[in-house]
Amino acid sequence: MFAALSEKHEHKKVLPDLEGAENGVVMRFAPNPSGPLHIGHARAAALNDAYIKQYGGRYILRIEDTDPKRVDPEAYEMVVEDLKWLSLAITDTVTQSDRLHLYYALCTQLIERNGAYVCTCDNEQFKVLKNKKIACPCRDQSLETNLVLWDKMLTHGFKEGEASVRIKTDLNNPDPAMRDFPAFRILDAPAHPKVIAHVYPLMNFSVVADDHLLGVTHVIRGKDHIANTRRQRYIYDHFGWKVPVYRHYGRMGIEGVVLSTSQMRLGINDGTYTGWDDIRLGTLRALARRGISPDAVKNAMLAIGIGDTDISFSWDNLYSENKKIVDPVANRYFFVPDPVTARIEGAQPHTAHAMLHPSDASRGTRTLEFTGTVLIPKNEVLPEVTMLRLKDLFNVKISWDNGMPTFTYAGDSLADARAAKAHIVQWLPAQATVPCTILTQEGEMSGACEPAVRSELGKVIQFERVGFVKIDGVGDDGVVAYFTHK
RNA sequence: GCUGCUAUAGUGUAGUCCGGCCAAUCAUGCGAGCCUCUCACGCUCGCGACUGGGGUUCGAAUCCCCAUAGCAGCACCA
Repeated sequence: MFAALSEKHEHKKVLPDLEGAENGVVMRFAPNPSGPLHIGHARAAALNDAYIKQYGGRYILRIEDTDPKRVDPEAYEMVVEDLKWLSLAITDTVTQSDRLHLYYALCTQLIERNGAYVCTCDNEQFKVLKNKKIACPCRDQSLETNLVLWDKMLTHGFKEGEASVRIKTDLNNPDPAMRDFPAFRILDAPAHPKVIAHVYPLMNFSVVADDHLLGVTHVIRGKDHIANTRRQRYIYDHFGWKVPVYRHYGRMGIEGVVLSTSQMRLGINDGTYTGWDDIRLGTLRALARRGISPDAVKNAMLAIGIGDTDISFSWDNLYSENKKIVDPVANRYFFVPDPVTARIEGAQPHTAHAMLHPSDASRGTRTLEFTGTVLIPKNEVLPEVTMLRLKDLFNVKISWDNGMPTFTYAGDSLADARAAKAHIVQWLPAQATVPCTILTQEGEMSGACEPAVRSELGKVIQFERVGFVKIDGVGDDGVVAYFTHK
């Protein structure tokens, strides 16, 4: 029965074919190590992953840490952890700061091929010339001069801002962004956490160098890189290298969570957020903490696909994917929000057996001992309510006197409760409860839950009539849970 | 401003290349009902879209033009 059900869930999302991928692909995911990965990264990571699984090949994780200003030493580890959580088919990992010597050597070659020059112009001055489509004086230097200056750059003969390497492009290109863009620059500070360096490549150079060196065949990235792709083509042409196949997907707007690394870091430092996995953040670790499964994230991203249109990310769709994964496995428990104590008159002690999962009897039941007094949700005890069904136990009649309710045993018959249209509510024996707080993105919900919930630490369970929740902490003072979704 | 990309229901997506089989797919969401000792899951039914205007054509979501809107880039960031 379960097999039949889950088959219906196999909406195998078919991504469009990649041109020239028949014999396998080499693709890469190339994050900047400035913080942990967030949902935005997950799209590129999942798309690449899906194509590699479809065509076979290698999946390279390339850490792009060529800007020491934007490197968080802790991020190297976090990125790897996050990708591991997503369980991607990564086959190789390279770090660009380990490869500076390769870029330097290629730069020398590029100068020798007359594809680049060392520019010692003032930056502002260059910009003025560039906008007027005029070559700067450095552009026509001899090969020898360029090589001498390049060597001077590498041997600390220049300070930050005094020299850079520029790629020769077409100064008449109508797009000013294409004209003689920089490939290397000098940075005196800050120091790079992984390597001692003075000359750093800009991404357009290091990306081309690595894509070529690593044999990357297909590149899937956001459309914010379209201009870079055009720039990078100049470098491929200078070297005579084969250009990979590119796909650029549209921008994905994500509402409801904080995504900017700098903003997150600020908030963590000033105590606004508890850490990188604070559930108000859009990091993968925050999603994990909330009980979102990595497969749900991947499925949601594949469903979005690689369209060029700008889209807005839908939490509903993610939650729906997650529910498909979580609903069959999550055990059910009672959580009583904002509980009131009710003494039930005229009831004998009862033992209730409630199923751990409604469609899987083999998991067994939880046992709740009724001895006279229960906790029930306050919002179910309203003046117009005269009968409630305590789920898996019995019916209770409520009589009101001066606004004070009295609860009386009203039989075991479920049919009676149905006939009376009584709400079937979750409840707890007053003598066996654990305080429980559910943290949601909006705030917290406090109440009590079954003691057995303690054994579900780290798991996603469903609190009946409340929603799915991940048990985050279990201590003497109770249970802390994170709200996943309805 | 310059350069370029895009435009299908609330959201995502299929169809657009090679015009007819599209009174437009699937999912999600929402509504109603069934099932059910959860307001979950499952099932049934329903709601809801081709940005606008011209043109080409026997015929246009699909091709062309214009308009509008959104986005990206124009960094010694990635």
